[in-house]
Amino acid sequence: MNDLNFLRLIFELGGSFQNVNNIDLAIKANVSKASVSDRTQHLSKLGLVKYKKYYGSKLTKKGLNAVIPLVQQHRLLETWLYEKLDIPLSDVYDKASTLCEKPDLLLIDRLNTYLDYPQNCPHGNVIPINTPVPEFSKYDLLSNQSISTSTFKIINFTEDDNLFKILSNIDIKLGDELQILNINDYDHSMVVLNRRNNLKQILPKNITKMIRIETVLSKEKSV
Amino acid sequence: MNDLNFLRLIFELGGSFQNVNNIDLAIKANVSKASVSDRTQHLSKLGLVKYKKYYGSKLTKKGLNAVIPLVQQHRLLETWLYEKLDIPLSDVYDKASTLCEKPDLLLIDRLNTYLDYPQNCPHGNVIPINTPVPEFSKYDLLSNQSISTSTFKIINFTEDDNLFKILSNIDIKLGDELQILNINDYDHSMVVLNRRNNLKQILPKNITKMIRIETVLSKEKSV
DNA sequence: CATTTTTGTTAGGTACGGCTAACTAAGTTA
DNA sequence: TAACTTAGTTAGCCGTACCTAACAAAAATG
Repeated sequence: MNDLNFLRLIFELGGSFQNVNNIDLAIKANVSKASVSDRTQHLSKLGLVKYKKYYGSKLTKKGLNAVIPLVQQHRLLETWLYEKLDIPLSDVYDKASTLCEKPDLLLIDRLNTYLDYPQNCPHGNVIPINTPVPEFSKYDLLSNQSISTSTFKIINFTEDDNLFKILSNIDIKLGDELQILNINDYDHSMVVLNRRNNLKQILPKNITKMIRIETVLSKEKSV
Repeated sequence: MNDLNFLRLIFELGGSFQNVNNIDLAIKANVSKASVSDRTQHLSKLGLVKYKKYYGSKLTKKGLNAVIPLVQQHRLLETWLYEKLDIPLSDVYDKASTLCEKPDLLLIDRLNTYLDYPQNCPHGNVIPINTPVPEFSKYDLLSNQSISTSTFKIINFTEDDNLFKILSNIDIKLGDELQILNINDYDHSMVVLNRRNNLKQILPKNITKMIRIETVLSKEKSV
């Protein structure tokens, strides 16, 4: 994987506004933690990430400027694959990644014209330049919520085809509203009720960490 | 460049039916002749090309089977870039190449549906599987023709964006009919008359080698 | 047909992007 | 706070994909 695509992974883990740790990057890139350590130190020397040993990586202005067009192209390609070519949602991330070795400004421009300047990719993530990139706090993750009568609306997913394969099997979609019925102390898995189909599901922590939500106040409380 | 894409270059130089020499490959791949020599010997060990030292490379059955989907995907992407995204003809080869790291059968299938099973890419080359790949003899190249009153119709171009940039500047297109008025012994450049616009042009040998034609008998003779 | 030019090969080197194994720092918990 | 777990680093290694320079074979030419 080239440096720019590695920066894209950092971006996808929130590296534009927070430190990203090496283990998460290693999982995302599917390489060893040693490789990640080498890489982040290398990118730091190039001034593309701010990096302090043992404390993770965050994109610099320079790194962000370099990677934004690539993220944009990647998400436009996802939108194209999903909307025009009918590729299943669970496949679009990986396929867009192999198509996305480097950014091409003309291609980005024409994709935008063709797709009519979409604001979000099929996973719910914003397409940069078309839309400003929001800063999410870690409290927006489903994994950080607690039991309540409120519901949590799914506003996006971490870009990961594996996650999508699992979610499509258990019928959880972008926009669904979930209520947390129980949290298992032992492994932090959650029992959630999906308001759309009234199904109860157990979601392990590795899944809840990849779902970003916004709180919807319960009707009882808002009245 | 990965092995499969290197096989694609061999294919594009006619490697499915004739030996391809290392210098042509080196120019096409934009690497040194030493690298090409290493590569062809390596591909030979893998059984993907038939290769005899000093005599060039030809694809084996195995190599052909491996590369056909990649060629198909590449030419479908070219068609998409040209027809749907309005990317200039002179850019589609290189852009399709960077999008085409490896073949993806689902993507190929959906592109075919979307583009309605095109038979030719914008350069005039057939899209394999959609259409059988023809075997051209070297006599189909414009560079191998001689002065006559016959005209030669351009039926395809070697896949090369550089060629296309040059040809678009001098207004020579797929389907044009050329008559050879003169051939310069010294450098084998040709003076041709383009029947479509009645312009005379000098074409150097490196250009005439990249234009494949079919003979159109002159009207005088066919009467 | 001897010479020159073109084409191809070999040897040896570099940079990159990975790896494992051993070790160390930081964080967690009894 | 000592012990343990998790995360991160370092050292040293490997394969790939290139490179240049020197040499060798084949082809073209006077």
